[in-house]
Amino acid sequence: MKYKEAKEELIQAWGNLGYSWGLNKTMAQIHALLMISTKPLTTEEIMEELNISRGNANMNIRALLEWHIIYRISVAGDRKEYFKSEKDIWALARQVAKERRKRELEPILKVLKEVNEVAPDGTEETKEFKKVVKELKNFADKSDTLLDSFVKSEENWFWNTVLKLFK
Amino acid sequence: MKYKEAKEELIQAWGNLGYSWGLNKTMAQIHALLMISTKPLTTEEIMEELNISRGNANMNIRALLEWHIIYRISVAGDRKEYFKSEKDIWALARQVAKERRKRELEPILKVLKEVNEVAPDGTEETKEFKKVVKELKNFADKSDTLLDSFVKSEENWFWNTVLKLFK
DNA sequence: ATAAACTTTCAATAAGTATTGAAAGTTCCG
DNA sequence: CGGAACTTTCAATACTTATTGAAAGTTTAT
Repeated sequence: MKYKEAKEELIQAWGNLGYSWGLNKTMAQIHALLMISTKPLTTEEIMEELNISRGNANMNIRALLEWHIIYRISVAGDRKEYFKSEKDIWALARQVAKERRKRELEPILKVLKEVNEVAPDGTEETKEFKKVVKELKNFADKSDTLLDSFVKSEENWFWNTVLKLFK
Repeated sequence: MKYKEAKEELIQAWGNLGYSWGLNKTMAQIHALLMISTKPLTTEEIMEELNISRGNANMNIRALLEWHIIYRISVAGDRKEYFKSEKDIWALARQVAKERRKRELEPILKVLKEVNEVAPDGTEETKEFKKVVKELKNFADKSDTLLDSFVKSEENWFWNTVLKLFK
C-alpha cells in the first residue's frame, strides 16, 4: 500500500471514529492530519490537504483548540499561525472523556436530581418512576466517578491495573 | 413537581443522552417511555405519548429490537404487539457497549491493520506515520479488550472492583 | 497612514437525517 | 374466500447540521 492511500484512509477512518466520539467529521480529520504530520501545519495547508474551505478549516481548528487537543504555535519570523496536535493518544482520550462528561453526564445528573422531586401520589406510576430514577441516578453517579477518575488517571497505571483486572 | 412534567423531562433528557450514546433521539425516547411504564405498550400508545407518526414509531421500535434493548411480547387474546424495555440499566449499558464496539472499534481496527502495511520508503513521513499507527493500534487494542470485558462482565463485580480501584 | 498578510465572521447553500402518512402488505378469523 | 385488524414500507418533506466563500476585521511592517 502506498503512503498516500494509507494516509487518506487513516484520515477517513479517524474522521468516522471522531464523529462517534462527539467531534464532527472535519474536526476529527484535521486532528488526524496533524497527528501524522511531521511538522506543524498552517490553515492554508490544512485546507489544501483536506479540500475544505477557509471558513470550515478556521471553525474546526478553533473547536479543536477549545477542546485542547491541538495547539497554536508560532514560528519566528513568520506571521502565519501553525497548528500541531497533541500526539499522545492517551491525553486525547482523557480530554474527550472530560468534555463528554461535562456535556452529557452533567446535564442528565441535573435532570435526575430534579425529577426525583416528583411528589409520590400513591399511584403505581409514580412508584415505578421513582424506582427507575433512583436506579438511573445510581448508575449515572457511578459512571461519573469512574469517568472522573479516568480523566485524572495516568496511562501506565490505568492500563496495568485495569487490564490485569479484566484478563 | 408533578408526575407528568417529571415524565416529560426525563424522556427529553434520556433522548439527549441516548443520542450521544449513538441511538437517535426518538429511539432513546421510546426506550425511556418503556423504562418508566408499568406495563408493556403498543405502537399506538407510543405514538400517542410521544406524538410521533406510525412510521416513525415503527422504525425506531424495530431499531430498538435490533439492539436488543426492548422486547416484543404478546398478550393472549390480543392481536396487537406489545413492547417492553429491558429495565436493567446495567444490561442496557452492556448492550450499547457491544453495539458500539461492533460499529466503531471494529472498523477502525481493520483500517489500522490495513494502513500499517504501508511500505516504508525511508522518508520521514512514512516513519512518523508508522509510529502513529502503531500507537493508535496499541490503544485501540487495549480499548477493545476492556470494552469486551465490560460487555461480558457482571454488574456487582464490575463496580466493586473498578470503583475500589479508582477511589 | 497605508497596504499587504493573514484571520474571522456569517448569510447563503448544500448535505445529511429524521419524520410523516398514505398505500401496500400481512395475519387472523368467521 | 373476504375483510377487519394490525404492521411495514417508502417517497415526499421537514428539520438539522456542515460547508462555502466573499466580505469584514485584525495585525504587522514600512
